[in-house]
Amino acid sequence: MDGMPNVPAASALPRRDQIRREAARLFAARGFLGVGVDEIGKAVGISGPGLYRHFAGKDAMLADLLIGISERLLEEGRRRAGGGDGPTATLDALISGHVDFALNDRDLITLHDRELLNLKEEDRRTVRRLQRGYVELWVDVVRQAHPPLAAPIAEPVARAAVHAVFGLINSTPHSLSPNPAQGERAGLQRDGMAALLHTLAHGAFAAAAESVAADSQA
Amino acid sequence: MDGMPNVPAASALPRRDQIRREAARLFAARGFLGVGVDEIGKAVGISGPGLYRHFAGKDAMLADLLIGISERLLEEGRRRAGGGDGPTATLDALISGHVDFALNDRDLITLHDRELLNLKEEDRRTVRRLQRGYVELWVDVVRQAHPPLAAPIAEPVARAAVHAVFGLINSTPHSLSPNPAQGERAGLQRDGMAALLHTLAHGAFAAAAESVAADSQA
DNA sequence: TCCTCACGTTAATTAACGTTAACTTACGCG
DNA sequence: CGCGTAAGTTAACGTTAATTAACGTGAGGA
Repeated sequence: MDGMPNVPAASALPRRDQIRREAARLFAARGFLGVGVDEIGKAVGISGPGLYRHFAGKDAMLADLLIGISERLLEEGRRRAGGGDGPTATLDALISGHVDFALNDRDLITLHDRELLNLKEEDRRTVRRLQRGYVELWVDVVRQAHPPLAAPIAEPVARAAVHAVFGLINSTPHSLSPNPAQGERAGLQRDGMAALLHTLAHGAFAAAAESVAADSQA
Repeated sequence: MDGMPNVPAASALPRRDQIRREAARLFAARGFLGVGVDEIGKAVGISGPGLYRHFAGKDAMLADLLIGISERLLEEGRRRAGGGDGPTATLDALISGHVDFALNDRDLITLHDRELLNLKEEDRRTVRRLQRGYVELWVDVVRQAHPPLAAPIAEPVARAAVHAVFGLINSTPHSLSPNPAQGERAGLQRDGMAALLHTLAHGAFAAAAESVAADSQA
């Protein structure tokens, strides 16, 4: 055993990845419980129970998607936080990274905070642990970049602000036009939206810091 | 007919309202499709099909909740927008109103942008029409309060910023501790959270306006 | 050549769920 | 008193959905 002659590792992933992509799209469009396995199968060209050769079940597909996005967010966040630049540049990098996720993996970002309920207890704990680590990363960087938030008293404020900014950035699925194929009608183009989200996030953090600074003067 | 002798109007509503509240709680906790009618029935002390004396079906309950919250948001928004104060004060009032909704009717705010899919076409159109009106209201006020956003070119920016700020404010369900019963552990208290969300929203809009103003200088 | 194993297929199983039917009970009112 | 109706109850129906069983096929490697 262990000769792995078959399945050249370049053909095992595609089908699994194809299922991942279509499942994410369908779950985001109609909800985990609103999509049947037959439908997912049809979207990838096989039918129904054939999916069970690639995933242990429907639950396992959702778990794979949510754990995957959570891991990638945390990993990329850590990579950007370790850049050695100043706190302001680091926060910029974190924001850009999260905005990229929100714009590139819209379906997954949607699922990420919408379908957590439908995970089995163990998987939910895993996702929450990853999310918690990601939030901690942000809280640390935000407090370094905005000194007034570094006060011990301001920790809950920084944490709540981080959650709120996630909500802000993750709102893109609701406001970005679904298919900017050819027209200029409706909404911003991708880069404009990225720049705007970046600006809004920064403005929100700055306002929180100012507000805390003003309070501590009183 | 028409004498309405029975059902003194003070006992017909409570049961219906009780169903509304419990259904909202359960739908928010486990999703519309994840909750069975028996469960809703048990939560209000009757069992299963008894609900059909008060609502035409499970769909009708969700529709009632979503249309209700959308109407109340729009109505209250219009009330606050018509206050006759300056644009800045009006925007403040809109923000405060939405923050109050997010903090007081957490379940409904959650459902509002999570369960739209599970409405029948007609109800979905109704909710979307109300939502659109609410967004328009905000966009107008934001552009008056922040002159750089009043430029025709900046309209999509203002609209996207409004959506993003909704995402920001509506993120509270994720970050507010579920039951601030007695302890001071974890998170901000209600008023602190309200003040913070207000500050963050304002900072985001201000940053958007500044950014647009700087762009038009170039 | 033949064995094996990855990858599918269709049919069967089982459970859950929304809804309807049939029947009961309490009560306001002519 | 006796009727009608609001508000429940339990049992039954029909559908749908996830999962499993049983079976087929085609490509490598010994």
